[in-house]
Amino acid sequence: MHGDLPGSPTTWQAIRDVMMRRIRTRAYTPGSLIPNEAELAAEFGCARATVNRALQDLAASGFLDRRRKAGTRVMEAPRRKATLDIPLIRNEVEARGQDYEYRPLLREIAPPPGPVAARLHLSGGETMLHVQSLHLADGAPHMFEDRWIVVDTVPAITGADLTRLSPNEWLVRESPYTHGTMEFQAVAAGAAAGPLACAPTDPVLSILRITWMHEAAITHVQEYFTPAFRMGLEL
Amino acid sequence: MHGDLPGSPTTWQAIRDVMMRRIRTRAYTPGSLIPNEAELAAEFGCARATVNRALQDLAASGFLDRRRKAGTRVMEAPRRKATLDIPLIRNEVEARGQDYEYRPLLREIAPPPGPVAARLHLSGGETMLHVQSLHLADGAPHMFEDRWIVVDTVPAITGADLTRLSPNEWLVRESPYTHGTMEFQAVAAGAAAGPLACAPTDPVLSILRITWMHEAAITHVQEYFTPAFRMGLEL
DNA sequence: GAAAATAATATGTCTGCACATAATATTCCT
DNA sequence: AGGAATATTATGTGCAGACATATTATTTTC
Repeated sequence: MHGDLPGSPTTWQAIRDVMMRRIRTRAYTPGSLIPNEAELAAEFGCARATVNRALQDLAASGFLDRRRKAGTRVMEAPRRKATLDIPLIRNEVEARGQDYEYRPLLREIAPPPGPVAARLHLSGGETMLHVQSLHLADGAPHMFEDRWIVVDTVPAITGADLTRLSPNEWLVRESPYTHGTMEFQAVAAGAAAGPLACAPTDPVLSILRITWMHEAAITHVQEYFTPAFRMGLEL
Repeated sequence: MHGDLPGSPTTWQAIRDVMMRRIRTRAYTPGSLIPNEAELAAEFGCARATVNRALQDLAASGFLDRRRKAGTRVMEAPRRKATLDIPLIRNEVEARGQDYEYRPLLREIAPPPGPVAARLHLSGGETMLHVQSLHLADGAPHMFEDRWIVVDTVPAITGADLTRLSPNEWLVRESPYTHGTMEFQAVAAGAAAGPLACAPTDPVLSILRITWMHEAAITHVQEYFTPAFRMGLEL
């Protein structure tokens, strides 16, 4: 039951990779106990701490379930975690080798509409900055953004020059957030049809994002992507 | 510059949390260098290895950028990684406290249509198992699934009883995969309208998933969620 | 026989030390 | 001055040992 590591260096990453392969190839079957740290350390010829580091990494990624005394077992249904990174639109577009352009469409101070106020836990009487803008890739509409920003939480936003920098880029730089939520859904383009240059009934991918600084809401953005857009990720 | 840890235990997680707070509150500003490991270890009154473990974790999460000799700096634009976990539909439905039901609609052996063959790098002459099924939550249609399985890669699938177990659950249990891709898009319900009990023109969220065992394709699934469905995640 | 105390076990983590590695700064030579 | 060799520095990682902690198994007690 040896022969897995010819002359390999015993780094914790190497051990993690070997263990990962054993899980994927079902040398260790889902739900089963794997050898304990001491045994693996003996097998790999390294210290227990090294094995520990490797197994912790796999547990953090959701492939192993570890409990003291109970031992380490392979997750039954590997809670597949896809790490979806949310780049700035600019970076996303430029990463594809396309030209990025940002075009502000609207900027006004207004009270929030009911649904927005509700989701941000606001009374509705607050002063908010309402911004609509279009992001283009190689000159073609790529994403239309409808954003509400809570001025009380981010007072500096009123003085920001949003004619060249998108509000998202400004917020990322200037305003940290403690947590947030995101929702994907498919909707008819509706009011976004104009900016996106598509039919109002075309299905478009929409992302609703809300961020918070502790209990204070920062912003509420609804993004509408062009109909052809697909958001891809690796497993 | 002290007073951050009153009588706290110096575990690497505690240190990570303190550092995370400093990053979020901009005590350490984006792009700036943070104190080196030895200095932090002195501040927290612990060993350098403990600080190292904490900083490694933050670097893995994308908040810090570490380079030998150059030191550790706060990431400019924290490449926000949302961890989207992809549960089995059954678990997802049951987690919401709803009743889950699976209903097989079609099962046939057939050659793959052009687009499917192309995405799976097949010639088109292969034997494939084609399965369509509906997943229900509290009796209402929740997701319609159109799946093609490469029989050569997973021969055992032909003998599987897919009348009660969904092909996804069977594959998760019986067939490991090395990698895969996933794509979100908004489409008109079209042929999925019947099973989902909606209009063919209704926009629905669709996920295309393809998994591989090394170079051999395993399966190609197109999932169509009910129009009201929103896929939510935390930031 | 059931409940409580005790032991055993596997993981969790810290420490102090050593050496490796990458990147930068400095010195030295021509 | 220019370039090569060398030193310095911060992180990366390993090791052995120790103790902490959670959980299960066993034994004792009533």
